[in-house]
This record gives sequence, structure tokens and C-alpha cells, in this order.
Amino acid sequence: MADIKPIGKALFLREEELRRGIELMFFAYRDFTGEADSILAEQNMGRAHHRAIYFIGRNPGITVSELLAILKITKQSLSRVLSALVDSHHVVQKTGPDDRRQRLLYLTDRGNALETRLTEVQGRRFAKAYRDAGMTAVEGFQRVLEGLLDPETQRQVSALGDARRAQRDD
Amino acid sequence: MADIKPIGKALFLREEELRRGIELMFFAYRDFTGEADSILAEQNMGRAHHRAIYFIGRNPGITVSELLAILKITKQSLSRVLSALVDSHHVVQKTGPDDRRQRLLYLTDRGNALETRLTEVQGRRFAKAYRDAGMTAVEGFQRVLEGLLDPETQRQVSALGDARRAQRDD
DNA sequence: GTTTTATGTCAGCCATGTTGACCAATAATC
DNA sequence: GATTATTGGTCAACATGGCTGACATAAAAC
Repeated sequence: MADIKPIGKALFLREEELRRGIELMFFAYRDFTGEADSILAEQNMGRAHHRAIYFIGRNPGITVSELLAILKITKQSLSRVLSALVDSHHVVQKTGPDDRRQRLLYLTDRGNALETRLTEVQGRRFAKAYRDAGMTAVEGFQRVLEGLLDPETQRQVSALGDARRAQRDD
Repeated sequence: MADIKPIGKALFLREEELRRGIELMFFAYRDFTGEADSILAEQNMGRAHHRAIYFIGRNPGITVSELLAILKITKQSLSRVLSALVDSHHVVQKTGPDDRRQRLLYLTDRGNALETRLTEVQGRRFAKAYRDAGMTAVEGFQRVLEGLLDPETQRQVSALGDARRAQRDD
């Protein structure tokens, strides 16, 4: 029966494969964020705090507007979590040396400790998945995820990567 | 400089690679859901409605408790969106023929039309990413995502897949 | 000196998750 | 047949994290 309608079958498989991707994205993202969410809940924080901590840790001295460009949320939304993080001594703001309007953002030791803890649980999950799947699969995984990005995000991501490579190979 | 500390470099690359995965997941999931979110907003719906519609469309006649097991949210949360979807004539509930306590869930034509539209935009994004990345990459992508799942989710997902294959190869 | 920019703040709204309490119908079991 | 368990719903209250709109301040840029 399967080979009687090869075209129909091919189309069926195609849609089935696309749906499989859609579903896997949903389940994987949920499970991937689950553990970190638990840790954050202990500290009366949420995912929004996590994202801010993560990208500040990754880009010490980042300005508010740069962080806004990465997260793509409103400044009001960001302001809320940022104020909370400053109050709880996870983040410090320093006035920009060139442009005194800017608030450069840095993690405190406390912030860094939390960032490390969160990245560790997520990293462990990735390390396991990467190990099980193998190097070739990891490359494919990254390629597909990049392909899912909006063109603008794609540019941002590769720009971030370039900046880090440049910084590393000083 | 790079080859003076091979071990340090290897560790550095490892963490860098894990962080790349973490970041790609965040960006890709956001962009992947963005288009659908826009369509849903037009209809005064959100992602929760989408998820319900999606899995009901995928599993016609699914019971509330089965849907709860897939989504892993509380019945109160689900009940809210489900009532809305019934009110807006996207979903109908039929009393279970065997167990009359159950409400079997089905999409109406209206619900099906919306599901198709939403799955089309997400499917197009995946089709593009899959096409650009190639078949091998797609396999790797799926393998890594499966590896990111909680063991319980992994069992669920493969059980769903088995059920569909069984239904198809009647 | 005026305009633009970077940032913050207040107020309110919406969607979506949570907990806890309680209820009704029905199925299953002793 | 009475009791217990299951399926599903409902009401209330709360937290998180998006959003818009309006307004303020400081500093840079022109």
C-alpha cells in the first residue's frame, strides 16, 4: 500500500517530518528550561531574570539598549527585572565612561554564582544530548537552529560570535 | 597561544559550544513562535490556545486528561483556554462513548482552518531550515532535541510516534 | 540653544501559569 | 448497593512577564 501512492506518501512524510520538528521544539524547550525555572523559583525569580543575568554575564559592561536589542522586549519589561536584580545585588550598574547617560551592566559575585549555577544545569543537559547524539549531529542541530532564526537574529548571533572570537584571539 | 594550553582550550571550547547551544535554543524558539503569535493575537488568542488546538488537531478525540499529560499544565489552566476555544467554536466536546465522564475533544472546521494556517507558517520555517541544512543535519537536529528531553517526555514522544505509525500502516 | 538619545518610572492591561477548595457525574470496587 | 476513585469543571486569588501610553531627566549632539 505504501508504494502505490509514492507522491502522496512523500508529501505525507514531509508534513509528518515538519510536525515532528515543531513538536520536538516545544517539548525540548519546555524540558530544557524546566530545571532552571525550579532554581529561579527558589529565589523568587523567573525566566526573564535568567535571560538578563545570562546575557549580562556573557557581555559584561553591556548597555541597557544593547540588552534590549538582544532580548527584543520593551524597556519597561526589562526595567522591571533589572531593578529587581540590582535590588537583590545580582547586578550593578556603572555610568558609562564615554557617554554618561549609559548604565553599563555587570554581574556581582552573587550574580555570577547564580549564572554559573543556572548555566551548569542547562549545560549538563546539552552535554548529555551532545554526547549521545555525536559530533555530526551537533553540527546539524546548530545548522538547523540557525536556519530557524529570523534573518535579523541570524546577523545578531553571528556578530556576537565574531566579537567573541576577536576578543579571544587578541 | 592557542596550542600552549590544549586542555584549557578544549574546556573553553566545550563550554563555548554548550553556551552556543543554549543561546541558539532561546533565539530559535522565540523566532519560531513569533509568526504564529502574531496570527493568534489577531484572534485574541495566545500560545496556550495554539498548543491546545495543535494537539487536539493531531489527536482527534483526545481526552482532557490525555491532553493534560502532554501539556503538563494544571487542569485549571487548560480549562480556561478550552472553554474559550469551545465558546469561539474552534473545538467541540463529545461525551465519551465508553466512559461518559470523558469529554472527547475535536477541532471544528473553523478550528481546523486555524490549525492549518498556524502549522503552515511554522512548517514553512522548518521546511526552509531543513532544506538549507540538509538531510544529515535534520537527523542530527532531531537526535539532539530528543536528547534534551526529560526521560518521561522521551517515552511520551516515542509512544505518540508509534501510535501514529500503527494507525498509518493499518 | 534646541533636539535627540539613553534610561527610568508610573499606571494599567492581558495572557498564562500557579495553588487551594469544592462540586457533580460516572465508573469501579468491596 | 454503598463506598471510593476518577474525570472534569468551577471559583477565587495570586505571580510572572509580556504590552501600551505618558511623562521625566540627564547628557550628548548638532
